[in-house]
Amino acid sequence: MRSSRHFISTIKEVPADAELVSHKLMLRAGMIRRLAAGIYTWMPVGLRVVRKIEAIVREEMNRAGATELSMPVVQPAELWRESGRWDAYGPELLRFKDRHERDFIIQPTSEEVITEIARAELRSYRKLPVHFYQIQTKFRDERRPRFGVMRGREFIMKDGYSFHADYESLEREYRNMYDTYTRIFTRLGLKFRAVAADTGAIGGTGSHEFQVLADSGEDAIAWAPDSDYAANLELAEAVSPAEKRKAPGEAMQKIATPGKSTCEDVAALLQLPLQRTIKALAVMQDKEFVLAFVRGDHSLNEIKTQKFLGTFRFASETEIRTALACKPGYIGPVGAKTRIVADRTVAAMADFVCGANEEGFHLTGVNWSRDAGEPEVADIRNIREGDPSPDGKGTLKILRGIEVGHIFQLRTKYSEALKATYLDAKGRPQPMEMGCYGIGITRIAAAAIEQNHDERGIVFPRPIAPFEACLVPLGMHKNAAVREAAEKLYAELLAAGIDVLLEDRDERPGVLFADMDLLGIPHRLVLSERGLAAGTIEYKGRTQAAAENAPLGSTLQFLKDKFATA
RNA sequence: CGGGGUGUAGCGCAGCCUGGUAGCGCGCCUGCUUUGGGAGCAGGAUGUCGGGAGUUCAAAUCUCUCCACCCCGACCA
Repeated sequence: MRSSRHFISTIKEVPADAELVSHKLMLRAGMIRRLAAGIYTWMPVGLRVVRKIEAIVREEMNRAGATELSMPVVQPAELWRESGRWDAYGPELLRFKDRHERDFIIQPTSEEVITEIARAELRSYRKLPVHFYQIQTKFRDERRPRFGVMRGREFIMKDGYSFHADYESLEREYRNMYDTYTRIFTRLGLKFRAVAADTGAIGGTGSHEFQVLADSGEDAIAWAPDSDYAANLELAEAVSPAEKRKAPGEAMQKIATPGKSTCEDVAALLQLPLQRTIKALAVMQDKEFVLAFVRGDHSLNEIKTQKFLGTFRFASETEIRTALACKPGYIGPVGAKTRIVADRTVAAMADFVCGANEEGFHLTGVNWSRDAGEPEVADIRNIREGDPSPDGKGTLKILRGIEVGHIFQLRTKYSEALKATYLDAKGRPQPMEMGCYGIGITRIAAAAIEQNHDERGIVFPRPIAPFEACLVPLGMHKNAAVREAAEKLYAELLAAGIDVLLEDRDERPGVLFADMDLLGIPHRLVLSERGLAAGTIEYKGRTQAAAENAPLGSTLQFLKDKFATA
């Protein structure tokens, strides 16, 4: 490809609303242009990246035995009513009517359609298992699209669905996909972790997320360097402290703490470590007021709390005053005639500090049982770096990640709702076991940049770079010898199957270098009059500090050797 | 949806408080020079000041309203 023909459109300044580095760089590199909130045009350079990601995903999915098909983006409402998701999905589901006033949706995923296919086509156990997948445009009307294509409303996803006669078969395919995803993200050249995940709204029994590691990632991952434990923070278990609760050692005392409504303030005032305080979270579960406690330096995990309590919301100030006759900031378990839930760590504490349920006062030397009864105990806090690993091997570290893949064991949720049954060997109808497997294609492009960039621009891994190499001839529009040598080498590289960009724009060298760096092209060759005279060509890897010279005659082999190491 | 903010040239912004000839940088066009890290000089083009209504002799500026977008909060690839 010649840059003069490929529409390279880089810019120095970016719209002020771009937050993430990847968003800024994608705009600057001319990969994407925004059309509306969360909706982007993929410009030629960006589309090349997307296509390369798709190709790798497709190749590995096919290798793993899955079959590609393509389902409609526009789907009739009836199917969605049948599965219950017409009502359950909420405003994220984009709905509209056709000219006959019939309801339609734009697919956010395709469980309904694929299950429709399955129930029509997979009538016998002899046809199972099957794994269908597609690479398709999705639309989710996000409450808040942001970060460019990282969290767009329209995006491209690989979604796969597998159908099985029994659970053993589903488990086998699930492991197959776990391995396939691992291969895909390895081939894409990304640093990632597979982590145990919550099954969330989609339901089912087993689930793993594939997270691309990046400091700006929205998800937190707990992982144990000493073992293979890795889980999304929302799921990671905070184990009970090794030490049992000590016997009370202090008498309970009421201390005036005017104006000190946070654990930090109270600990500072009393000159006690924050770990001696406990923090009260007032929540409403249905109509019931519940007090939840975590240690002063810990934070509440809402997912775990929801699993224990059921759906809840934080109580309003009015509700807190009604239940405890006290303003928030001074509430505690002592004397509270409400349901009380303590985190495992809190339950093992003795002689702690908490609110006195009286404005301007806290209590010290408080002990469960003696002063405040025995609380219900549950794991309701977020783990922190340094906490023991749930598998007992070493301690946990926290990493940040971007979710780019997710695999689920759906079991029979959709097959039962949509009556997708097959006939077993005895001729009896059975619901199919299902798995589903997603990869965010366009999000990978953003995540790769988020993980790999420097002050000059993008640093693409070679498998997904818009071009794997570029050839920059200096002064080719003035110097016939340089031009001829460049054209000859360009043709040679193309013939050898190298995806090379010939930088043939009539621009100053500085402009060309800056653009090639910004676009993140991993390998750069520079052909100049000087080098031509000496019989050399200059090479520089994108992350290399200084350039090096190579003999002009063996450029192809030299480049191939560089590919082999990067 | 709730809370905060912004809409002025293709992009980034100033001007608005205190009403009176619409500006700066980048980019774009022309010419000359320059040519190994986003060039220099000279000249040039480009605006329904987000839309509508109102106040006023006069509105980018004040008021109302609608729209769009962005940022902070309750789970997604």
